[in-house]
Amino acid sequence: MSAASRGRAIPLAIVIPKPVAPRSDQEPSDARATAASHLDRTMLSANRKDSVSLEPLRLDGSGPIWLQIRRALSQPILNGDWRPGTRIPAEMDLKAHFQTSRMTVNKAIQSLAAEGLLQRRRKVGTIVSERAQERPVFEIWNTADVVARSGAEYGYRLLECEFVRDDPEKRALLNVTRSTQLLWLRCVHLSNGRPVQMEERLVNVDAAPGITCEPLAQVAPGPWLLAHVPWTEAEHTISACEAGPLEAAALEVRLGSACLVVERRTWNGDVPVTLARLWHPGAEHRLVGRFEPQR
Amino acid sequence: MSAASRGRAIPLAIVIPKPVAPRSDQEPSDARATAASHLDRTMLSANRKDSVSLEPLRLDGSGPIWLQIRRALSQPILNGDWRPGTRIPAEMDLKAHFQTSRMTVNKAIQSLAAEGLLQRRRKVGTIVSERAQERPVFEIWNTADVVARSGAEYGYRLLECEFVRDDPEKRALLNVTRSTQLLWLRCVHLSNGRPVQMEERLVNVDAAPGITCEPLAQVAPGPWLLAHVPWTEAEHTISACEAGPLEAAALEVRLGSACLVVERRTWNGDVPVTLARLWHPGAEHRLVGRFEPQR
DNA sequence: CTCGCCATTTTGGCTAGACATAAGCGTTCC
DNA sequence: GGAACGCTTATGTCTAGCCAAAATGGCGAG
Repeated sequence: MSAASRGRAIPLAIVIPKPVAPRSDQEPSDARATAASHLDRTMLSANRKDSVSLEPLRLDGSGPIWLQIRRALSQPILNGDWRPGTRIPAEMDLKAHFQTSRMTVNKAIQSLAAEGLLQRRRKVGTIVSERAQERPVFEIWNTADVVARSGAEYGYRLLECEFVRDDPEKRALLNVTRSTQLLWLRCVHLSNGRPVQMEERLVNVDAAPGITCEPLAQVAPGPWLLAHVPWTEAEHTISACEAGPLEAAALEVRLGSACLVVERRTWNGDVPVTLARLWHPGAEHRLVGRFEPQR
Repeated sequence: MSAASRGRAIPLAIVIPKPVAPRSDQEPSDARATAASHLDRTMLSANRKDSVSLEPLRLDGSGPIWLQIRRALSQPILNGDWRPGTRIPAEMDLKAHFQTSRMTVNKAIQSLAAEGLLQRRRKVGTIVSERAQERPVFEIWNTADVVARSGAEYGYRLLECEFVRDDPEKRALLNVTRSTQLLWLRCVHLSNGRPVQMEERLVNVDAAPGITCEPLAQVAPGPWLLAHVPWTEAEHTISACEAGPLEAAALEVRLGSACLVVERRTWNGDVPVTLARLWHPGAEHRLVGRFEPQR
């Protein structure tokens, strides 16, 4: 994961319909189980013996110490080494391990807790929260990851890709005034072969030098951009639209059926980088977010 | 605003179509103006003389000092006394004013900055960010507020309201197993007389004692519940659905047209409080969120 | 007049403590 | 056996300072 791909808390996760073979040991049809806090609460006492070793935790030496600690802790959480319910080392242990002060460790942990990756309770400790992995806290929603997490096989197909220069309408969409070159493309993302997302995208070639249609035949534009282009700001807009002919064909849905459309604009400083319009078959796909009151 | 209505960062704001008479002095049709940072950046130097008085800032004596400071600061921001671009007092001034340490002030300001209400820059200071007011950071989205902020006149109409007891389907929706009494209702929210949201709601009467249909004829269920019932957890689900006969009639849209549906579940501890399904005319209404990478 | 440098201001980060609070857990005393 | 008590532990909050980094604004040299 590149540094540029880390983003601040988005308490919204896209949920994709269950794959053919769901994960085994799970209570079925308990609607309340979709909410985190109760499970976590019981887990706090149940699993408190699950501790982890401090050994592999290393600072990477770049940036403030508290952000380094934050990364060191978030890594095993996000890649699944620390299962939900796992108790992480106590502040005092981390302080000793990293040779820093407790306040610095505290800041790192608090920030992760604020984003919902961790849950803290006095005397008990800090545990990895349920669905910590489901939260795309650090990444800009990456469809491949979302599909993979749902247990399905990810697929990708580039439908159209071309450079455009003299298209005032598209330039206006990205709000680039000078006649900069733009890349325009359409692609679909598949889950077990079924289309789950159609992506229309406009890329400012000036901001993303080196982009061409060739690599995009293999790798989706999202990951490519994340790996090659830094960003400082993003904006998401969610709306409901009816599927036109193009969308209906790509998503294999009925013409005019309701679609959930996420529009994502990204900037690097003041220069627009890309505009992506992501179409999802309406009722099946949902965006879910959880939160608590500020005490 | 009751204490129970404060929620943690939801970087998503619902945007309602512009009212008939938009606010006066505003550049029209500048697409880039929909993104915050550029404007704020120029504003940082332009308006830095705009300082505010420390005088009215008071601690309310309840809870940790940093949360008291947080409230003291967020109040004038959210109610509009401090316009976007306003420079708030420096940490050292606040420290002196509140007779506390700089770290405590810092924690309060940092938490507000993390949620996007404030923007900080070294040497320059801390300013109220553009669209700080548009962000429903503290409140559960309250339609009346959203409409009012857009400059339109808010209206409300209760369509249906009744107590239900023996309806397994509705009980399953709220996931209440025992035969607790439920209140079921439908209502519409209007902006300048035009429907902007149809609300279907199920309330657990055990969790919201005293609720009846009478007050709800005047005051919308959202505000009523916020004022009378505490909550500890909420979940939002967003999807796109086609308008059925009921929705089409209430929203005055064509049958089958795409609607943006926000489903909100609320719990108080482990007991489900309410389930609201909020229908918006699809393409006009959007949910917008902005964020930055974690450095 | 312009350029570059430096002082000042404000936030960013960090430290090493302190006491408070919640909660688990064991002990003691009925 | 069970209730009450208190010890221990981990986090929550707070303090009073330190130096660093960024950016502004002014000053002085060319």
